[in-house]
Amino acid sequence: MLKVEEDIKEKLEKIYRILFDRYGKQHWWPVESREETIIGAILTQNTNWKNVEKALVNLRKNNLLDFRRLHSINEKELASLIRSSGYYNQKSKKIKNFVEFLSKGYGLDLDDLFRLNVDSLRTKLLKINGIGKETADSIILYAANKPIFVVDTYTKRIMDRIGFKEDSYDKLQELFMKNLSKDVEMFNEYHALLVRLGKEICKKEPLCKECCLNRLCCYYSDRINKNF
DNA sequence: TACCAGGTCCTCG
DNA sequence: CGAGGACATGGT
Repeated sequence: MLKVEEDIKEKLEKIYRILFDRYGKQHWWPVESREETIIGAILTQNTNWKNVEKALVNLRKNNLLDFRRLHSINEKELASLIRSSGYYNQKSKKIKNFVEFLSKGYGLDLDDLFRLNVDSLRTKLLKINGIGKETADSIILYAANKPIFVVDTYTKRIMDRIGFKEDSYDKLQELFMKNLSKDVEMFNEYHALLVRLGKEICKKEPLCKECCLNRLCCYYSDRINKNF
């Protein structure tokens, strides 16, 4: 392997190690079922998880964390139950789209769908209107338990600042997938740790002095050099 | 009050 | 393609 690639691999592993040592296990995606994970993945699009939880409570109360039941409820009624998660009309439609897809191709059976390999599963999910790359990847990693690296705005911002400036979702994802072992648990934890860091430290206005990654971050070095 | 949060789709150039 | 707008609530 080329030396440069070796460096990338080491750096990505180092970042993970430092984050894990600093924050520990994150207990990411605190839900009970694959159904809930999938619905949560849609509901959390550009939305605070707290708002999503309220919606999930509503759905659970109505036994609607179940695709068979979701299939029979009407879109308007579903929208009213997930109101707290924002964009509720769109999200209601998106959930129905997923359920419709699952019904048509797989008789509402997740096991059937998840038998596909990662690539074909991703391709199929992306054809559903309302399921974009991050949502598809979240479903694959957190519901299907298959190894894929989830990229989100935190991931982009953090990696951008550290010095891995990839210009697209797929390239950034490739960076992780090519250089790390395809380990579901680790991908899960890595993503969760990046989100933790993004929320608490690497915000729009970053708190670089408190950041456990600042010694290996380009953005931080630049600021130091400018005598910030 | 204004801004932000675990995106995606559509439209236009 | 890529930028820009629409979608919407709840918390600070």
